[in-house]
Amino acid sequence: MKSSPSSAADADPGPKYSETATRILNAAEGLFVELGLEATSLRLITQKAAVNLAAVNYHFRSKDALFEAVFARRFAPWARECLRELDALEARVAAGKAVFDVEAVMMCYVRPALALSKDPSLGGALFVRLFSRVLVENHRQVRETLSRDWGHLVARYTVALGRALPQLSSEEVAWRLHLGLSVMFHAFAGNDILKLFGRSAVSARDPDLIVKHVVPFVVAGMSAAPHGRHPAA
Amino acid sequence: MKSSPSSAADADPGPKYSETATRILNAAEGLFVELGLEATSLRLITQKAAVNLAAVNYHFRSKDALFEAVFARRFAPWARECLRELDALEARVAAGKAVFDVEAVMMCYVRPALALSKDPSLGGALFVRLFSRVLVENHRQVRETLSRDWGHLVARYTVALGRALPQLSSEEVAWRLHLGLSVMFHAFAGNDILKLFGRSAVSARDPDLIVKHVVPFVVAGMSAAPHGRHPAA
DNA sequence: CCACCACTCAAACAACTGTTTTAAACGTAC
DNA sequence: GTACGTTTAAAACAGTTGTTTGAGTGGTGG
Repeated sequence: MKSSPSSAADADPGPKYSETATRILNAAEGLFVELGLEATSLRLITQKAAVNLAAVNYHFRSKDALFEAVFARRFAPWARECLRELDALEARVAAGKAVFDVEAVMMCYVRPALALSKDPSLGGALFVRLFSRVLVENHRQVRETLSRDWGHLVARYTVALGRALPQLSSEEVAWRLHLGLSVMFHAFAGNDILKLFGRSAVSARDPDLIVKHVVPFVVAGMSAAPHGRHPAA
Repeated sequence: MKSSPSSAADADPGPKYSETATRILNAAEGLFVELGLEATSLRLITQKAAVNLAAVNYHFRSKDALFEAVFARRFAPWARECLRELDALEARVAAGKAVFDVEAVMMCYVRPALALSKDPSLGGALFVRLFSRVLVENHRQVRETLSRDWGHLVARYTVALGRALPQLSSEEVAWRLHLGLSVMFHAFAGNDILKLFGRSAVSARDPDLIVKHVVPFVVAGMSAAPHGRHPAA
């Protein structure tokens, strides 16, 4: 386990940040999530972090680079965790101790996301919402930076899901993964299409509750029969 | 049909806008979707609309009010369409010509969304993406303005879905609706969690293709057995 | 003591923001 | 023609934005 060569579990611990740089990152993280990239000024960040304005341009080059650093700090370890889960599942299957079913594959995504949401430092929960924002307002910088890592992750999930759903075409598998990941992502991010406007009975903030409701939904959706059951009206 | 009193199909055609006001609305719509609210300056809007800068503050009071107008112009007729679909389904059920199944209820949402996506003026497709943005970056103004109408819509869908899924508790129905609407919304908006970073086989821009893949997924997810099939590992 | 280092500080920079103002053009009714 | 309300034009408003500057801090090794 320790010496698996091509695994990503043991790689680069990421850059270490100084005391004030970390304070900037933490403050910026919360504000970026709350207000968005454009709406958060450097002065707001430095004020919340209790550091000097010029510090952000000293430690990070620019505001955009700061945003990238905020994102990368959380994304890298999370992606590693996802890959570790997939490796573990493959190992269990190879050992005959498990099979590739949809729920097993999806739990390789849910568990890291759940861990993020329960991160006691709250940084993880903020990151999920930040990622969700990045998804709809697509900043070129982040997209370029992370296309590699995220593309790799998606490829791994695709083959795993394809093995769990051998009756589906690869195009259909890609669609199912797309839909499933999207609903889980926004669920964990707390983007309540119901709650945002007008109140609803659903209080989607307890991570365990999210999992309990979202996993059956996603597993059933992914396992649905291929389209075209009846010609429709 | 024409004289149904409490239906929303026949209500308020909305404000009429002058020539230049319409040009401003159209230009702003595209830019708000592309860049977001904060990142779009009035000068960019007026330049794209080929009108004077002061025109936007003359026709609309402020930038925020403009945004609200942009949103409301598309939202109101779309919400009316959704209510009309629900009314029509209820009427067919009452006449014994149809039953409340999950697919029928969801099609009451899909058809208006599909119509938006196929709007030849492209404004509809832009609105779906705009709504998706509003959902994650939540602007208080829009939230306050639309909480009434959207809340009403959600309530209608909830009771309809509840009739289609009588075996589920009302809390579970709310969750299923939340998840289903969310995945459909982001699918129509083209928020490709797969495609955004790194390319994917899925080209999620053809509205009919979206429906073909997303409806079976959502119907299956909503119809899933209540959670707790097996104690899990 | 000095030089060097990573770092912080307050101040200033030019550019851009939403909004307002003032002046001019427009078509229409008297 | 002249007066009118409506719409547009360009300029100016005060405030904020990201970024840079240059002096100054405290600590470490020679």
